[in-house]
Amino acid sequence: MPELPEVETVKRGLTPAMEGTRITRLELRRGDLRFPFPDAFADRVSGRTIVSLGRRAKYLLVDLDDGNTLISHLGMSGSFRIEEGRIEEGAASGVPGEFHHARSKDEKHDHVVFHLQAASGPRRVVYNDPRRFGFMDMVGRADLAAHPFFRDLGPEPTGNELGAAYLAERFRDKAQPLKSALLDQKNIAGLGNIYVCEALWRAHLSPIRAAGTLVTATGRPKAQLGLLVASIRDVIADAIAAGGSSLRDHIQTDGSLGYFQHSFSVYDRESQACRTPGCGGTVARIVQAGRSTFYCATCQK
DNA sequence: AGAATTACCTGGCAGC
DNA sequence: TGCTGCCAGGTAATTC
Repeated sequence: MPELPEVETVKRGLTPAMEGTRITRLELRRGDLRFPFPDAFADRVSGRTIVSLGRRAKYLLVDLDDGNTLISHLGMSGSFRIEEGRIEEGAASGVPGEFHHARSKDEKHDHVVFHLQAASGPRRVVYNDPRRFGFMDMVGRADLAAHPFFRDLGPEPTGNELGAAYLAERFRDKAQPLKSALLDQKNIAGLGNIYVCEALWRAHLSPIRAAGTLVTATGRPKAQLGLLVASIRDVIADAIAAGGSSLRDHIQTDGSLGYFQHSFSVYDRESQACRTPGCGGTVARIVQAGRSTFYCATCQK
């Protein structure tokens, strides 16, 4: 499921295929994803040139040459696919310059198609989303930070803004479990169920533990909070690195960019041995706020 | 106000 | 075999 590292990987994979190209047409194959598309979406995007791609939290950002930014969220099943067009040679069926590409099996969930004009010829970037939890919107670049999706987002886990002192301020006196506090995008942007479990495991902290217990009575971060921050940074950096290394293979096979399987230390490892050296515990699965949490009660306190 | 719960959606899989 | 029902998860809306 796309969390921050997966979205970052998608951004990096799409950048060479999209940046600098002209969107000859934005094709919407239905009126909505999770939410309706913005008014006149296709008309406003068609004809524009893509200036650059970016990311904030789990949102993919496509900067257009008219000052607008197209916002795309992959939900949990969204993915992009790159299809290079070919000009059919010497065939009556082929209109010169027209896009020809083998149809994919799963095309009933191809909801949005970016028809691009690249230097090498026609190209399509196809957004596929079986569960339609994803959504798209568009906003002027200057208004991006004030957009409801972004207004309340906390800092990126990869940036300098996230530190023990910052989290101490956010967690102070909070009885909320660490799992919920880390999942809250207002505290840190971009963490999802998987990487919260992984970060807590790395920091040897229990997901059930109250967030406020990592802060001293005077509001200063305890050492464990510093370890948690380091664990979050590390797990995200490692996942991005793993995504980058799998990116090449991923595009080569079928052009898709999206959710790919990493190897996890605790997530989805119920009843299996804890991987903390010398721990000897067993990974448990509990439900918090309606979501699965995986952790080791032996080494996570 | 802030926290917890539910809705949204469909593919995949366990169980009968 | 074919059906039912449940589970996955990010965010918004709703409820507490």
